[in-house]
Amino acid sequence: MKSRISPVAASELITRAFQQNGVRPTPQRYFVLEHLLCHPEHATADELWASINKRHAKASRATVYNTLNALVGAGLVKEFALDGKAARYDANLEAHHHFVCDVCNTVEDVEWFDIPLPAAHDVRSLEVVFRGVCAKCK
Amino acid sequence: MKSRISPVAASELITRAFQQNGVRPTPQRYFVLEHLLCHPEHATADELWASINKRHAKASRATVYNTLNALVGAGLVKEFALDGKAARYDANLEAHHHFVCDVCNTVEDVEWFDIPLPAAHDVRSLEVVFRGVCAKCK
DNA sequence: GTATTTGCAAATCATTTGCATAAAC
DNA sequence: GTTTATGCAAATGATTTGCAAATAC
Repeated sequence: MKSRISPVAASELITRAFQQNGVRPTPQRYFVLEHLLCHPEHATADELWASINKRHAKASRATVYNTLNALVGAGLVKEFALDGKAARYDANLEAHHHFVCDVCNTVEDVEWFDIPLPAAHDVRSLEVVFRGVCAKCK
Repeated sequence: MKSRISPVAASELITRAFQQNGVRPTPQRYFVLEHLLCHPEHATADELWASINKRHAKASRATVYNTLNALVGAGLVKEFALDGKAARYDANLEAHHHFVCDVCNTVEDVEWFDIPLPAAHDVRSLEVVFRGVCAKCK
C-alpha cells in the first residue's frame, strides 16, 4: 500500500512493466513512473515535472502530461482528480479508497473494503473519497 | 430524489430559502436555483448560463459562478466535480451517491446507503461515485 | 527508415479577479 | 447612503495541441 519502493527495486519493475504493456521506454517515462513508485504522496503533474527536472533529465510539462496519459492508458498509473484542483497520480494499482485532508489537501490511501452496488446500474468501477482533517493538521 | 419540481412550486421554496439563509435575492440567483430545482440533471455552470440567457434575464458567466459559489456557501446547492471536466451542481440536498456514465458523462443520483468509516481518520464527509454505462448508452 | 516521442509556444477550457456600474437594503 | 452584486474583459491555472527536431524500433 504505502509501498515506498527504492529506486533500485523500481528499476527492474519499470523496465518489465514497459515491455509487458507495449510502452516505449524513454527517460521521461522512466522517471515519471519511478517517482510515482518511490513516492506514495500522489504527486500532481506539476510536482512530477519539478522533481524530474531537479534530479535527472529535463522534461517539458507537455511531455509529463503525455507521459501520464500514456501510463494511465497502459494501466500502469491511476489518475485521481479532485475538485477543480490539479489531478493527482498514483502507481499503487491495488484497489483502495482515498482520504483527502480538507486543510492541506494531501491524499492518503485507505484500505479497500467492498460496498454494495446499486442493482439498477451497470457499474464497472467505483471510487470512495473520504474527507476530513488528517493527523498532521489536527 | 429525482424531484423535478415545477417552477411554480419552486418559487415559494426559493424565496424562503433565500430569506432563511441570508442570501440577497437577485434575478440571477433566483433563476440559477430555479433551474437546479426543476432540472435534476446536474447542470454545469455553462449549461446554467445558457439556460438562463435563453429563457429569462441575462447573466454573465462570472455572475453564474458568483451565484453558484454563494448558493454553495449558503448550503442550498452542492458542487460535484468530476475528473478535470466542468463541475456540476445539484440542488438535491438529501444525502445520496452518484453514478456517472462513462459514455455520455451524465450523472444520476443513487439512493444513499451507509458505508463503514475508516477508524484511523477523522472523516467529516464522504463521496461515493459509481461509474459504468447508463441505460441509454447500452 | 519509419513510427513515435519530445519540446516549445500557442491554444483551449474552466474558473476567478479587478473595477466601474447597478441594484438591494 | 451604504453595502453587496453584476458585467465586462483581462488574468489565472491546468491541460492539450500543432509542428519541427530528436529518439526508439
